[in-house]
Amino acid sequence: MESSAPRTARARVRAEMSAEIKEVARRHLAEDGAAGLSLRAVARDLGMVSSAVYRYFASRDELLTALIIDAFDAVGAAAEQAGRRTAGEGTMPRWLALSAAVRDWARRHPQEYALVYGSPVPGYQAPAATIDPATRVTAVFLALVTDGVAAGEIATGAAVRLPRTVRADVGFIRATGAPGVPDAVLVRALAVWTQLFGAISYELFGHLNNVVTDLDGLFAAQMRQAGAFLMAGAA
Amino acid sequence: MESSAPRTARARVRAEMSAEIKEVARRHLAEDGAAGLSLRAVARDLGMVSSAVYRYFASRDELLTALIIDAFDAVGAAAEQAGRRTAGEGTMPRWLALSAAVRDWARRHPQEYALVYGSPVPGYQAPAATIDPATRVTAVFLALVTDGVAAGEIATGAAVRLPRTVRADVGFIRATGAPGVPDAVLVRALAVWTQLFGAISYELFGHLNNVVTDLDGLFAAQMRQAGAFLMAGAA
DNA sequence: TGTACATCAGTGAACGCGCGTTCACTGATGTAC
DNA sequence: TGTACATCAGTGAACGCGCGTTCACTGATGTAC
Repeated sequence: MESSAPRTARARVRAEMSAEIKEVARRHLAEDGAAGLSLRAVARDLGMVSSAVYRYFASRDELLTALIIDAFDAVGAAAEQAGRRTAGEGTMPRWLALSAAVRDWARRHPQEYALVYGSPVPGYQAPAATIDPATRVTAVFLALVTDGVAAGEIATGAAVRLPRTVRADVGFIRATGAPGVPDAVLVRALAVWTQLFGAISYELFGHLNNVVTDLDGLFAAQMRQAGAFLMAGAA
Repeated sequence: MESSAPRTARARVRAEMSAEIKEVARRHLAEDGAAGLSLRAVARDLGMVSSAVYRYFASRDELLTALIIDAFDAVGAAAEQAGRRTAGEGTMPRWLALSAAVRDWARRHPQEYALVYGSPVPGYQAPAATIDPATRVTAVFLALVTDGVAAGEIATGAAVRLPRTVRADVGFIRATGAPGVPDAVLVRALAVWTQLFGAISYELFGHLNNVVTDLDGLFAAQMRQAGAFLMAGAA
């Protein structure tokens, strides 16, 4: 994070230009995907010469990184907003709001979703700076689960039999953002979470074409079911 | 599908050459991804001139299509083999074998998995010829569900409340490969199915790095849970 | 408030590269009689 | 079994293209005194 309020006029213009480059790059992403993202094409669209872009991003990969961070931040913000909107409510409405927010964002920005949750860009190594923004969405989910357990809304259910290694992994997740949530609930939570992204990817990447017509309805039904499963270990 | 046994020697050599091109292309895929797949690079690796490849594939996209079909066929074959191996058994062992087979294949061929279940290749429109091979995996799953219901192993559970449009979609799925399976079970089945691909993608695309260490153990636990949910509407 | 210097944004040309695809061709392999 | 012709695989050169990145430069904007 840089200081949010640029002092000088030059710095302000610079920030605006940076944003504009990313904006155009996002449009290109939407048409040609990450692998087809080209600094030259972006520069062309902005009416500048390609080398000028290097004043703002040191390389193509750095621009890509900026887009990835922005994408994670955007889903994260959407999730957090849904979280705030349903702050006082129960586990189910909170979960439905969160899952819908993630899906809506994904549908509105399919290539950005693909960028962060689809196949990795070949030859690109995500730097450490992308980790923090990536955890924002997950944090909203874990908070919801934690609250649900604390409020007694989420039933623990029968204890699950897990290998020691898996118990350790689950313990790590509990330690990072889900205090007091028992193993059984966390395993269900993980299932529900991967189901969410599985459902979105399945829909967005075209595997439901010619099979399902009411995508909204099916998604809603799936998420209601998933919420019930999360809460009670049953649907 | 072409005739499986090439008559003439020329046809045999041609088929071998075709296979060799795809083999090399698959290797390139594994390194550079679909967007980086280049006819020239493949030709170079085979010691031939780039234009010679056009004797076998009319364009880069046609080669990509062949790879996609092969990939779908490969997961399909792996799934069918798991299905045959567990043919007489119950729903749970069949499901565990199927899900493990799909995951194993995906881990052994990550770029091919990405090619068919990851982000779509920008600018590439999958032709109709890819649809049939794509349904093979799903067919194995639906057979398992159908058998489980017929054998009384899968409980229907409480009837679900679904919009008419979703009921129609579910009815279409039932008609194509799951005769006699009630709505409630089919909706659970869809959830379990998307969870499978969500879990594989999450793992393969790196979202569990630095979070989960025992990927095998977690996957197995998740799939046991998913199987129980499929069978009883609970875990 | 005015001047001298430093910083920075953007230019334009160039580097070396790889790509998909076409085309006229050579020579080997198959087919028909 | 042998010859004449058709088919086909692979060659090599060329087309036009776009890419990332570097570099010496011009001119405008900021900063220090």
